[in-house]
Amino acid sequence: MKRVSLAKRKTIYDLAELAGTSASAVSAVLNGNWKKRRISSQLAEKIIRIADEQGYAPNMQASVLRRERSSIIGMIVPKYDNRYFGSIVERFEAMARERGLFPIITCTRRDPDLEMEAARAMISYQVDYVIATGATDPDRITDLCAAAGVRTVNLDLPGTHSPSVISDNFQGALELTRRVLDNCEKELARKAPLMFVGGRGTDHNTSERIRGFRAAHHEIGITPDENLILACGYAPEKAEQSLKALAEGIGELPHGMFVNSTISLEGVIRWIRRSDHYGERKPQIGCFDFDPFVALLGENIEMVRQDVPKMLDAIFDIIDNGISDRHLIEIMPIAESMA
Amino acid sequence: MKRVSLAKRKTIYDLAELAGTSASAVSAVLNGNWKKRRISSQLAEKIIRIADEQGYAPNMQASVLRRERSSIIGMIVPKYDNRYFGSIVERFEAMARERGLFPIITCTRRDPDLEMEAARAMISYQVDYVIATGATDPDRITDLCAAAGVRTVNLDLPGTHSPSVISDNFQGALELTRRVLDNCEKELARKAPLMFVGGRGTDHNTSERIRGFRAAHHEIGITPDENLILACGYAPEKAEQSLKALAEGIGELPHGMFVNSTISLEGVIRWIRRSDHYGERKPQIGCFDFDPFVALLGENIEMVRQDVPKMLDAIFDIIDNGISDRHLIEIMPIAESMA
DNA sequence: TTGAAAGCGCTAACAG
DNA sequence: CTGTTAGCGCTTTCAA
Repeated sequence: MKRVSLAKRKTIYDLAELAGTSASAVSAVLNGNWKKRRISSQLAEKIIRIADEQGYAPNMQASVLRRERSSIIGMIVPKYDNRYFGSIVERFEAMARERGLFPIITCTRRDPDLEMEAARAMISYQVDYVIATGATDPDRITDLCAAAGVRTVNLDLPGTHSPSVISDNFQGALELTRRVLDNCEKELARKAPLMFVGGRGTDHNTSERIRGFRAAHHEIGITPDENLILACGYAPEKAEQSLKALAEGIGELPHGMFVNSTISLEGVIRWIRRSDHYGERKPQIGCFDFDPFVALLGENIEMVRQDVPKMLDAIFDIIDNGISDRHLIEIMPIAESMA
Repeated sequence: MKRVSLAKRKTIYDLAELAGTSASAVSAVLNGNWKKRRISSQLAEKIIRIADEQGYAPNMQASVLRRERSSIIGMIVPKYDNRYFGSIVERFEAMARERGLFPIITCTRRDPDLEMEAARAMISYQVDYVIATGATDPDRITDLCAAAGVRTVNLDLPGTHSPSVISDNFQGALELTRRVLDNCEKELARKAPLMFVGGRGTDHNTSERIRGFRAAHHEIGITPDENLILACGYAPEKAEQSLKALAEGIGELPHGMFVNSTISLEGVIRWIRRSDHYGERKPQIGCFDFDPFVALLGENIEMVRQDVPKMLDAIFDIIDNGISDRHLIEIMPIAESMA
């Protein structure tokens, strides 16, 4: 059964026979290499017409097997559950296709083993490039790929063995913190330190954001309380639990907070609603990430939106130009306030 | 340069030489077919050890070229900008991998031409199956794939030329509408009809939901106003504009509404906030879709969450069992209220 | 201007 | 138990 339908698939030999020419001519025409081979435009047109009529689809496996480069490009991404990674993937796909590259994307759910396995699978499919997005261990991926002659670029989280494009986490956090401190000061009529919630203290982005968070406090001559820096992971539940535990421990929480992602913010808002810790007087919040519904929440929330288009421009700049210096490009995120 | 690194890539012939055996033995061992060939476990272990040492990665393009089936499975998806499609993709990937299938996903942004092109590309990569998710014209995709001997299944939006798995839109909308009507009646102390916002009147899902919407009204002996059914597309701006235009046209809007997706809801909420049409007395809303931030919005919102796990179970049931009846499976979505 | 032919890395039938 | 061999469909010299 299945054999029959597959057996029908036309090859360039079938087309050659129908056109009364050779497979190599068909190949050249269908790849647009026919000026180099100086095939008559008559023959070219005929071949194209026949390919069309026959519903011919090239066999990319055969093509890739024979070729030097596959024109397949892989991307590893941690999650599809937020706007940030969603827009990265969507734009990546479009930009890859614009360049005649075939994108292959794998979601690894922040699991280091899955990341490695995904990279291995991509190598087996002969990808020319791997973009490791938000990878927990980018250098291991780079090394694995390098051993197979596959280049890599890191996105969102930096590595040291290949070029990286990330947000300017320090500067972004600095400015976001300034805005929230400012909002707090206006509301309370005095300077007051904020708390920090969410992210992994071990990852580059979180530690840079904490650095920016501290710097903004120092600028106005106050020092954030180190016990109020809760790098408790990204999951909403973690943020919720941490806040609960902290509130039980120290009583009253600061009136403003820096939240490290929309994912963590989910837990934060839930806790605020459930605990009623703040009563009517909602806290001032700054969120290092953007979501359109957050903008409608009705809390006092400042956001920064990571500049995905610029980041991907930088990624493809590296790819298009074959750059492999292990440098770090930092892209400034964009300020967003509630409407 | 690049040539050098690629030239290094080990093949089964290299491994065979190192192991003092033949390529076919290596192939059999590495594919786990070595019981059928009754290769000594000694040789097998040796081959595996050497493959490991050499960092061998199989060339899937060569393998697929030779094989009958590719074990590659394609999915076409409209957008990555909401939780629903995000979770579909994430789960699809995981389930495909569980089965030893390699998933290839393409985002076509609700563009029919892109959908066809994506299907063509997938055929060229020899996919065994295509899942067309939320496709604007599923049957065209099915026909194109069928001509190449590729099976298809439709997800989220149904087609007539291949099996389809979708939400039970009628029943889901019926129950959602009942809940909102009920909330309205409690608040207003009288029965009052709702309005309907968002979606494409031409697509199956929207028209089924409208049918459910009407049925729920009829149950309690009232008739919804046909002018208040705004199937204005999915984009937030469309919803916002439609509401604005309608409010300008007829003055006061109904106190309750059925919103066809979180994407449309974004525009609805924005309009409610900006126009202040409802003042302090927020309208009762029902949203046919789920987003965790919506659950925190502080409006009176009922939601239904489409049952992605069940839908994908049904999809893989069809695939695993090679079913090709053109039937329609409808999965009941799950009720969600604000916390 | 065109065609013949070799071979990419792998699988599977067949022959030991 | 194991090796030899013939392709899968395509690209790319090379020769005409």
